[in-house]
Amino acid sequence: MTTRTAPLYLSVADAITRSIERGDHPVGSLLPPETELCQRFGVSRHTIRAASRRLTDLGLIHARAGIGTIVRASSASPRYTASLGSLTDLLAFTQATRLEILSTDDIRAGEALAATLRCRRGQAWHRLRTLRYPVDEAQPLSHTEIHVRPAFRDLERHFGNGTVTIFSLIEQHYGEVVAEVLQDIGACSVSAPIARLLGVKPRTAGLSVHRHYLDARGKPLAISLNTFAEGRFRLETRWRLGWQADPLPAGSRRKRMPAPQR
Amino acid sequence: MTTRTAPLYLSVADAITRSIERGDHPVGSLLPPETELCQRFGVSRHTIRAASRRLTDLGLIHARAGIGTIVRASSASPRYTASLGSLTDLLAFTQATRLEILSTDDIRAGEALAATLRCRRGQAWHRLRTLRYPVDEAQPLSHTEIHVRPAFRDLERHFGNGTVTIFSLIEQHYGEVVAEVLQDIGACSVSAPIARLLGVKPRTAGLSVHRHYLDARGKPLAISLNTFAEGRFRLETRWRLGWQADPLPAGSRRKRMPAPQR
DNA sequence: AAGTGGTCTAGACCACCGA
DNA sequence: CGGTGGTCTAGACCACTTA
Repeated sequence: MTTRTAPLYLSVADAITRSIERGDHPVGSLLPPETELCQRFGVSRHTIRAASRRLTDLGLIHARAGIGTIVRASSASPRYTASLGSLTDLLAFTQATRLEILSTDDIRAGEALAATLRCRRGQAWHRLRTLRYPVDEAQPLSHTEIHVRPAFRDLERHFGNGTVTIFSLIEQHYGEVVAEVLQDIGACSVSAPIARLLGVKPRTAGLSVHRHYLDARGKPLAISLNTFAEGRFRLETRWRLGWQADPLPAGSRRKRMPAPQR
Repeated sequence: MTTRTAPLYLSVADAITRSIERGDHPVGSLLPPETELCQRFGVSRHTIRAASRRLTDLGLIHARAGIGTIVRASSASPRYTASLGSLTDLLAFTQATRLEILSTDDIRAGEALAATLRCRRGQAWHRLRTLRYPVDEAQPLSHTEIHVRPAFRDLERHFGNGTVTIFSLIEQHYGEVVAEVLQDIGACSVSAPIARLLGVKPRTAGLSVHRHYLDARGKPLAISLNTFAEGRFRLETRWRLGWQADPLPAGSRRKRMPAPQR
């Protein structure tokens, strides 16, 4: 246990945390100015700022120059988070794959498709029907129907025969960045036409994975509807306990992100 | 456009980042001591430490008192992370559910089960066969086979008739904390006995979700094997782009370079 | 014992915000 | 304008690791 005396700034952070939890500083209100906290705790401003940084990391407060320090939450609660090195990891392919385009067309979303894609009825999409194969295998891994913005229509010209993903092509050739991915997983029966393409019997069990690739404003860049045959694919996610803050909702100005420049 | 000059510590952080990316400091090697960096950049130690904190947040370095600052990665790459407020969110139940215990027994893992549970053959487990129902519905949501450590055998005594989860009972009554959850998803055909319990026809499509609940040392507390009938369940995950560091694996000591470069 | 990062003080100037 | 948090300096002591 805590035999060692904790650093001063942690004690201060703890005291402020308890003060917030007790309700002394309701959510939305301002914490006392740092100079006042210095006097109250009898420590230097540096120590107060170290404590403040900790509370910021915990998601309890949000300091803003010229305004003050706003209380964001009344208690620090543990969170489980999962992390991916890249979007390719989301696909969870243990080996390299290649994408084969079966056909492309321009469509407008009918009622059913609009519900699946979560868009308006009549929304225009450029659709690519594809099969994904493990490299060096004749048996496809999945049937994937990709819907992209009409503006990305000439995307397929950039498909090599290599191991590519849609989102990487969009990021490379259109300067868009995938800021968010919404993934939706369910079970499905593989329909007859898709079963034929996948080389399985109709009505066998399949994994249905929908992925919405969104830009920074939350607008969809591409939406893929994947169907995996039973046994050819498992999706693994590792959730770790931590105390990282919930990200601020988009639109609220965050600290300057100094241009990841790459 | 950037008329504004960036803060000093960010410039320093950028310079060190480029230096690492250039290969001046290979992964595993030590960065120069902070005092030396002060001289090199002509700034105070506080500024160096602010830069160092940024690189730590980006996952590039790992500073350890008495040792030095170890380079963890050669480039800051964006990461996609998903976050949960609680483990219950992992279950993604939009409504409250109740758990019905069908039977319990003590078993030892055979070959097949050991592979599924990722444990040794012959490993002892206490098994609970259960059905999960949405509150106020007669149709079960899923068939769930829960394997817990034999030490948790009298767990079922604590089951109320309420809306409980296994891990919350373990956390409450045995003082263990779920530090990590490994979730594995695939498609499956629903076997005849389970189909009967779920009220669907045998061999229809189902969603197979395995969850390993691990303690802080990575030892399994409980492992649940869930089978959801088609259409009764979808699992949604939202991944956001960020620059947070990959968490260090639990208990890992960073290895030293044979020839530490300095 | 020497050197590392971790903590802390006292003081200063700045950009930003609201009145 | 006055007050806020953001940044920066110069100096100090500590706990820790390695030898």
